[in-house]
Amino acid sequence: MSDTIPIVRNFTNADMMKIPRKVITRVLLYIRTLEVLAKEKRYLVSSRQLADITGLSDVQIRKDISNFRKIGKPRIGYRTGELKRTLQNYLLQDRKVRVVLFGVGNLGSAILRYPGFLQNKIKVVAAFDVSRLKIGKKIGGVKVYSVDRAPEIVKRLRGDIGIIAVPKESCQEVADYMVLSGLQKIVNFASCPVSVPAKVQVRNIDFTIEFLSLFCDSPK
Amino acid sequence: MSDTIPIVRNFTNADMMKIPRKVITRVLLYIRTLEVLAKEKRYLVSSRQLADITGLSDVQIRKDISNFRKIGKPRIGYRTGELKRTLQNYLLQDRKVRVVLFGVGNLGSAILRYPGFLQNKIKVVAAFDVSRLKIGKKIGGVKVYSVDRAPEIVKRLRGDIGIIAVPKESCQEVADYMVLSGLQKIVNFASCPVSVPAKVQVRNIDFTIEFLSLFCDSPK
DNA sequence: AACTGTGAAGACTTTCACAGCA
DNA sequence: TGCTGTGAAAGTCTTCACAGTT
Repeated sequence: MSDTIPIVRNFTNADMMKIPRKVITRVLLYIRTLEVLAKEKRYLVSSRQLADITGLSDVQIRKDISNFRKIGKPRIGYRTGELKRTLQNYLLQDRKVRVVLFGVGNLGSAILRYPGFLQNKIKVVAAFDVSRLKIGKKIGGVKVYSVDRAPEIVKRLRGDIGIIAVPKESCQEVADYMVLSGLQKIVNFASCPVSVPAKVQVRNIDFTIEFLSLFCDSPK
Repeated sequence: MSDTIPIVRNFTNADMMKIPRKVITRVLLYIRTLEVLAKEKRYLVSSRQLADITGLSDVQIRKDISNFRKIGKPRIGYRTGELKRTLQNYLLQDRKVRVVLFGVGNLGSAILRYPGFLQNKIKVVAAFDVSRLKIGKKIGGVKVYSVDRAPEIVKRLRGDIGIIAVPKESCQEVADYMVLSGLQKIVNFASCPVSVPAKVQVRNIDFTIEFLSLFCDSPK
C-alpha cells in the first residue's frame, strides 16, 4: 500500500479552472520526457533537468506542474513515475482518444502507420476515402470505409477527433461530413482554411507555413 | 507604369524590427488565403472578410499588416494581389526555401510527395536515409543519398532547413548530422526532444501532442 | 457610411526574487 | 554550489475605442 499513488477521481477538465492550451501542450511534452526518463530507469528528476531536456525554463516547468498538485520534494525533485501518472491523470483520466482519419493518401497512410501512437493514448478507429481501390482495405490495422458512411460509423465508434488529410480541393467538403458526423474537434492538414460552426474546434497544421515561419523567424 | 507595385529592396528581416514568430505565422496564413481569393478573381478584400475566413479578429489582421506597409484603402479594403506581393516581399524577398529531408519512411515519403510545396516557396533539394533499398532512388523527384554524405551534399546544395522524419530511436544521431552539415534550423517530427547548440532553432511537431492537446483543450 | 491604422487599455504569459523545506 | 512553490514584476499579445480617409 505504501507505494500506491493516490488517484484523484471524480474530477474532469470541466471542473477545474480552465488550463490554457499552451500549458497543456507543455505538460504533454513533460509526460513524453518522463516516459523516456523512466525507460532509462531514472526515478528522480528536477525541474532544472527537465528544463535542460525540453529547452524551457525551470520556473515555468514548476509553475505548470503546480497547476495540478504539489508533489515535488525540496532538495530532491520529482519522482518520475509519480509525476507522470499525476499529469496524465489530470489531463486524460486514462481515457483513450479515438481518432478518425479522412483521406488515405500519402500523408493519411503515414498517419495510419505512425508508430508514436501505438504505445500511447491515441487510437485511430476508422479511416475514410473515396477511392474504390482503398475502401475495404486495412492499413496499419485500420479499416477504410467509404466517406459517405462517416456519420453512421463515427457515431458508432464514438470518434473524438477527426483528421483532414485530403487535398485542399476537397477539404471543405470533408469538413462538412465531419460536422455532420458530430465531430467537435478537427485537425486539418490540408493547406487551406475550413469553415465550421463556432462550437467546432479546428487545429490547422500546414507544413508550408510551419517550414516558412521557421525560415523567416530570425533568432533573438 | 501606373500599375506597377513598388518593390522594397535592400531590406532584409535582419534590418527591420524583429517580427514575432506568431505574427509571421499569421501573415503566412494571410498569404495562403489571398492566393485562394486571387484564384476566385476577387481583387479586393477587407480585414473583416479575411477575419471571417481565417477565424482571427479583424483588428489583429490590420495590425499585422501594418507591421509592413500601409496599403489599405479606407472604405475599400486591400487589393488582394498588391497585399499578397507586399507581404511575400517582406517575409521572403522571393527567395526559395531549400529543405533537406532525413528519413524516407512513411512520413518522409509523404513529405517528398506533398503537393502543397510544388507551386510554392519550398523546395526539397535532397533526402537522406540509411536503407540500401532507398539510397540512389528518386522519390517525388528528389534523390535519396546515404546519410553519411549529408555534410558534403547539404553544403553543396545550400540547404536552409533540415527535417527529421526518422524513428525517435535515431533522432538525436540525425540531429547531430544536421548540425555537422551546418543546418541552423530543424523541424523535428520525431516524438522525442533533441539537443542541439543554442544557435540552432528547432521546431518540434509531435502528432501525439498535437492531437492530445486539442483533445484536452475544453473550449472557452 | 465603410473602411484602415493606432495609442492605450486590458489580458495573458513568463520571469524574478525569495520563503521554506525529505 | 539544493530544490520546490509562489506572489509580484516584467514582458508580450490582443482588443478596445476612435481618429482619419474616401
